[in-house]
Amino acid sequence: MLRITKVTDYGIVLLTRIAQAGRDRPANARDLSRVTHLPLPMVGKILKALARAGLLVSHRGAKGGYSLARGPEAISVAEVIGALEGPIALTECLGEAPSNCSVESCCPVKVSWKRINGAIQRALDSVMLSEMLQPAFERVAVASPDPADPRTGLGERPAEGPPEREMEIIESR
Amino acid sequence: MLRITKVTDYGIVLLTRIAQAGRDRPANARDLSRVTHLPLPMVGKILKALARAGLLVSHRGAKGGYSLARGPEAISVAEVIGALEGPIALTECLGEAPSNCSVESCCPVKVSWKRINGAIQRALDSVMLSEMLQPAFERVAVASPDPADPRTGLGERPAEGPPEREMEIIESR
DNA sequence: ACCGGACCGGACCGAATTAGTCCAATTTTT
DNA sequence: AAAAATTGGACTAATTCGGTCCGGTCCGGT
Repeated sequence: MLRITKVTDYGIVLLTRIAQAGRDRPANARDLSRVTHLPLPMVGKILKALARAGLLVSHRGAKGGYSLARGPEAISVAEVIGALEGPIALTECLGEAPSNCSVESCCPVKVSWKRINGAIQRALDSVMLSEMLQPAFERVAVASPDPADPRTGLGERPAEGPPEREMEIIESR
Repeated sequence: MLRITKVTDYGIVLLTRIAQAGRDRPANARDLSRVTHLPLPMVGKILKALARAGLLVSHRGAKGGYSLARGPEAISVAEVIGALEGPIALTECLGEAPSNCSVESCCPVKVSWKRINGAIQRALDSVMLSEMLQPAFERVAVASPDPADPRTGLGERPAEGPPEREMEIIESR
């Protein structure tokens, strides 16, 4: 398991569609529902949540719709998850709620979870929406900036766009 | 959100306790329940599952109990998660079940999720139970590079310290 | 000024998952 | 033989998830 909710999954799909549509043309819920084959009420619900979280801006009235609040390279997957299902917290005691874990006071593993959680948070934070658009070529996995590391994929990437950031899971020190 | 289940959380705690007890002395469910303050039936259920998955070996009868099937440095957090809540699959379509996602055939983001999922999998795979025991440890996790994953060589991160093949996810403070 | 398209903010419900419990059977030690 | 301990499965309650619906508000076009 360890899965994200369907709402979040749908949310990413919707955001990629909106990004493809372009910044100037807001996309409305009905069209998005048609193109993604997702039920309209669901689409509306998700878009509302994303707008409330500040990832989308809404344009009301006729010819209205939603458009990205920022460029797709400035929206991380972690933000989307955070907007649609709350902050990333692998265990209950890592959340912000009071956490009534009976073991917490003497819990031997909380600190470890905290670090793992931070690592995943950073990983998800470094994957941008723009990287979800072009499925074939983005490098998502992690690697250290080792110059001796043989790189294999340079040739297959489309020439457009600046080289994106690697998904860095961590920082070393 | 993005959380693991409580069962998994408890499972890790129990495993660390068993590991601390040592290999030769099996720990029984009652004692574990007492020391962890977790309800006994829950403890039994979790230990059963872990034994079925091959992470624990059970010794029946009086003076019985459970002990680790392998050393704590050979059991990864990912394995525990896999044993208690199934394989790590961020989205439904990444699991092994048939996945009735209506969008799958034309889903633009599945391949991206797949890579993110792989990265998290590797990260969790590299955190060993032995590392959960001690509050301070040097390296918490690394994600090894995926050879099938195309990447560019431009890590924009200022690589201080000796560049390693593996990336350090976290480290001790 | 009106009307229709589109978003807004909820409440709401059924279904699936999760959390937790219990009991009878089996096995091993004493 | 008896006691101690695990095994396996069924079972229930609570929470969350997925999905829907409605009245209201705002905006653009006629």
